[in-house]
Amino acid sequence: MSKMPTVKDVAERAGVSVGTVSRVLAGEAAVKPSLREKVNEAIVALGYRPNVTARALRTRRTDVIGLIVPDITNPFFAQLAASVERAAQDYRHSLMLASSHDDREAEQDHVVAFLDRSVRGIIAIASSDNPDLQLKSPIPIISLDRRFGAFPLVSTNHAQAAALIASHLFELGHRRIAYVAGPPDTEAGRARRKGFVTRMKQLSDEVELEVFFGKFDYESGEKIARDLLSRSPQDRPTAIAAASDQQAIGALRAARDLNVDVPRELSVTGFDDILLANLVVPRLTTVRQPTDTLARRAVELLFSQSSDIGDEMIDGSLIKRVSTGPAPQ
Amino acid sequence: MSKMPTVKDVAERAGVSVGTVSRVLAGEAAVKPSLREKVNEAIVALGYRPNVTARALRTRRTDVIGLIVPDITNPFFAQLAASVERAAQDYRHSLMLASSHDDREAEQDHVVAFLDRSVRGIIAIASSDNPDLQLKSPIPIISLDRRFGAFPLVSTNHAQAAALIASHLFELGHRRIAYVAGPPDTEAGRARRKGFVTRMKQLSDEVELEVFFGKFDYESGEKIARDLLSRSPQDRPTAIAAASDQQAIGALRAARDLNVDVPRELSVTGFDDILLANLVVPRLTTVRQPTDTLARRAVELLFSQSSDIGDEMIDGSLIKRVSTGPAPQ
DNA sequence: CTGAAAGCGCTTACAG
DNA sequence: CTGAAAGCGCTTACAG
Repeated sequence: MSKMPTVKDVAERAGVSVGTVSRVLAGEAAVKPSLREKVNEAIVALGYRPNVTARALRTRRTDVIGLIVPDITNPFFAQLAASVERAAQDYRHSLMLASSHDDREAEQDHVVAFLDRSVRGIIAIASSDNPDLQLKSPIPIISLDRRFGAFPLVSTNHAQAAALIASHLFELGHRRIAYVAGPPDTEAGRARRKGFVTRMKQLSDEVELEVFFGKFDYESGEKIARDLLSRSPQDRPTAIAAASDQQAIGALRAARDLNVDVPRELSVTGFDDILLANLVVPRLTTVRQPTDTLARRAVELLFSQSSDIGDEMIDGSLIKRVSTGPAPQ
Repeated sequence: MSKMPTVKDVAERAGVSVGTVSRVLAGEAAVKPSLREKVNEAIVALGYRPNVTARALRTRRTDVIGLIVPDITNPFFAQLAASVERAAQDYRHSLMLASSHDDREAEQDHVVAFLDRSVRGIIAIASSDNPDLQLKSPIPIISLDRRFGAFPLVSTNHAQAAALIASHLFELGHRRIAYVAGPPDTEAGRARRKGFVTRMKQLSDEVELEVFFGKFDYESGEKIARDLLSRSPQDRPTAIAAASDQQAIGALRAARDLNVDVPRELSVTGFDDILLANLVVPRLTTVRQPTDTLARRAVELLFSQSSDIGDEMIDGSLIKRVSTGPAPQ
């Protein structure tokens, strides 16, 4: 393979200095049009492509964004990652992806690795709260969905969204309800639970509300629902509200296995609106997180020069499907 | 922020030349132990971390691998991506992720972008066949799961795996079978169909086998199954074998909507064994693709110096669950 | 507006 | 085994 052409080759061919080549590359106005044209011709003639590594060494920045997710296999994070990649593209940036596998140490190692590679900014979906995290970073770091360290967070308004579900269930007449919460060591888990419980209490103090804690995954939902549904019919809840679609889908499976009809005998709700929510049987009533908006905002903040970036919350919206119905008598 | 220390700072503090620092960094044996020690002390004292960009500029290689997927939101690709990331980690490499959204042009743009960033190697899951793709690359490119251009492919032995399903269905007594194929413009789609059909013909020429073509997604499976199941019971197949789990899950949903009992009235099989396959109702009989092995092999090949890299196929394995049963009378 | 030159932080022949 | 020096391909003050 013949060597790639450099600014020097372009300069020679165009009969200008490398400085001038660099200036037209940068799109600087201050270049005489005739020279600019010659340079551009030389660029296409040679098939010149800037060496981004050399550029990065000089400018100390690259056109890549680092994204840390707990687990790309989780459909919600996959959706978020897809949205972040699209948003990054809009800024002509590439995406570096790292999975923490819910391991804090791995999370921090990935930050360091990203810093070493001088990424332009880091977006992190944290595995769990870690307010003590002390991390000096020369580049912006934004938390997405779940707060990383003490960095500014872009997320759905979890409390508001969870309250939507509470109202929906209440209106359907449910008065014996189980809430399957997310891990209490995540802000998202706490905010959703609080939003749900608060709204429910507000609506009436007659509601029997039980709260159970699990992880955000299928298994937690299935297990908790299984326990609940093996109670005698008059003792069990008429609705299970879960803190994630995955938990809700687990609950649906448990109901199926135990021959509990959804939604006739039991209503089930999720949170996230992953693709799957609309595919399971019965289709899941849930709350939609605006992943595209969240992702776009996160990368916008990365590029905003502003020094006082605060948290941003975006409202979720109720998606009524068929896993919820009137409370049984 | 105080400036990051460089080799020069380390050299000064250790009382050696930068060349020597670089040599101990490279782990070269040819450094006097006493000096090596001094250098190492200086490194920790200063908290020195090599500038990977400068290193990349000199050596023309980075420690990142580029991965191109059609859509990270597809659970099978997400699993594959997770496996690739893990394998890359084992080689201390980071992962750059790009989605092609089934767009060939985007696919090629991503390759170019990766090349610009001098990644160490590229792993590509192609959106569709493109044997005419002419692409000069100074770095290794490996196709994973679906062939990209004419680059060597690491994949499951699609034909063998599909034959496993054919045998399973035949043994259960099914003689009226519909095969929902993947896109004929993908090697994977063709190989699976061929493997299935060939084995079935081999088993008996009494089997009524209909083949339908779709995409690999939920919608295709649902639509095709819906058409099939709206026929009169004696005209419809007793088994639907799909070329992907997503298609099969779509088929399951159609069966549910049309009140066709699986597996009593209809057997359904998938392909991939995504996490979801074990979560749907009823749990899906499918064939497992060894994603970890596939991914590991692909990155191994990236690092293998060998110049004659050929295709590699890895066998799949039948996972019997409850979406298949004896053919109805 | 443009050129000549320094310098980003490394690695690696080249001498010795 | 080690040091001095060149050079990877850019960008950007500095002069003019």
